[in-house]
Amino acid sequence: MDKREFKNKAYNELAKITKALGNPRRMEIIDLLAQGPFSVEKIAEQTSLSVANASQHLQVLKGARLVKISKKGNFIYYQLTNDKVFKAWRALRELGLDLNAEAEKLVNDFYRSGEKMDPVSIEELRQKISGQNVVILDVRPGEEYQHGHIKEATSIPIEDLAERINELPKGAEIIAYCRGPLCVYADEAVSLLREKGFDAKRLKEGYPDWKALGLPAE
Amino acid sequence: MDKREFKNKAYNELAKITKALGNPRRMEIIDLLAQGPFSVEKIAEQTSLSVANASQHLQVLKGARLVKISKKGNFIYYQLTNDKVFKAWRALRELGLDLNAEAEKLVNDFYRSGEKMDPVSIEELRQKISGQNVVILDVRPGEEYQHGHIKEATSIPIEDLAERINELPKGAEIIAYCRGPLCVYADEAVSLLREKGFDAKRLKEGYPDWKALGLPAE
DNA sequence: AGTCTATTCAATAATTTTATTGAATAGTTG
DNA sequence: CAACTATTCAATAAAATTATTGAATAGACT
Repeated sequence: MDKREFKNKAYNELAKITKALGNPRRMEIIDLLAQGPFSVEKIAEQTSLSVANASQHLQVLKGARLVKISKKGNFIYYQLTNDKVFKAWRALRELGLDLNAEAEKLVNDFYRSGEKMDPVSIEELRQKISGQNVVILDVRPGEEYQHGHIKEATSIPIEDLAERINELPKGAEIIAYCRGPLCVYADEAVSLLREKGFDAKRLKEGYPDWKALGLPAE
Repeated sequence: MDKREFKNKAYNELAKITKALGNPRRMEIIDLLAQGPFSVEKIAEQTSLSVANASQHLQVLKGARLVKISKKGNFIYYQLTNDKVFKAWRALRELGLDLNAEAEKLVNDFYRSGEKMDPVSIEELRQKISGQNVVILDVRPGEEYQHGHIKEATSIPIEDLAERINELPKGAEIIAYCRGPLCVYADEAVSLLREKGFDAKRLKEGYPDWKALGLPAE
């Protein structure tokens, strides 16, 4: 094997993995799977894909070894192979938001429709925790909360927030979080909370980012 | 704009960037540009592409804002937009080497057949520097060395190594490095050095990795 | 101005990727 | 065993990507 042949093989391998990531639907699937394992049907539902199409995308991801499966009853659950997959995805996400003014503007426009949302960074949240009285609010679906969440976070899925909103204290500062910077559940929560007179902000990042930093989780 | 529309736009933007990275030739170009700026012709030469083809790939990278240009005389020099590009590339590289560990091992065993190469990690090199007598050998082309190199490294491009090998001390341990883990210059250097009776190993990573860690460079 | 040259563009054909549709599979449940 | 169901497969057509070729451009020199 000569030098060029070796290089071709090496870069082809890397490109195969990157190509598997380089599709909007599959990016969204990775983002979702960072929360924990999901069945094909759930994945299809969450990403607005047909089941067959979701399955095909999952085959591509599996072929690139980015995801692995486990079976339970009649279901097949997909999950990320390891946390390096999330780290690579996060690096691309950061790069994307950094490079692409358009994407960033898009996110901000969405966030700021109405009032200023002032997302709080993970570092800021950590400081808030150690000082003032803060409620950390997880607004993801219940199963995702159960699969792992920020330590001492309260779970009220965004769907139930309207009717359960009086479980939250008016005095405290409420920091809502969800799946990640591209997830809008936390924005919806902040909107609703502020309408009802709460002091609320969203966490800019999501639970997987918190966990990847090795911060306290449950 | 509804939720789904927002998600589509956001993930499309990210996928556009990832797609631009997800091609073997462009991966190699990014790896090369991590060393510093290069003209189109040089890039084509180093990656065994036709000039027109290299140019097209560079247009794709430029369209995704992964690279930027600067003009000097008749030449256009391409370079990475910022070091987040390198970091994302590195995350993908690590992921790739991790997911393909076994296949990669086979490739390496085949290519580096014969003796054990025992690549040294950056951390190990740092420890070696503070203690024993070690020569750090940069075997990349001269221009790349001049554009930035590990502090106190000696430059002998791989092309000149055979005839300049006696400039190196027999007593010291020689650590050769080049562009990165996928670059074979350092392997060739170690092979040659060991043949001539030197105590030589390669650095697993390359100069860009060293620099990205904020370690002493010149 | 005219020449030179590094780079880009445009046209192409071959290949790959994608979403859709409907059928097939495999494993569980009654 | 039969019925059920979550998932995958297979076939298709539309769209995108790729390398090649040769021409065009634009900027720097004489």
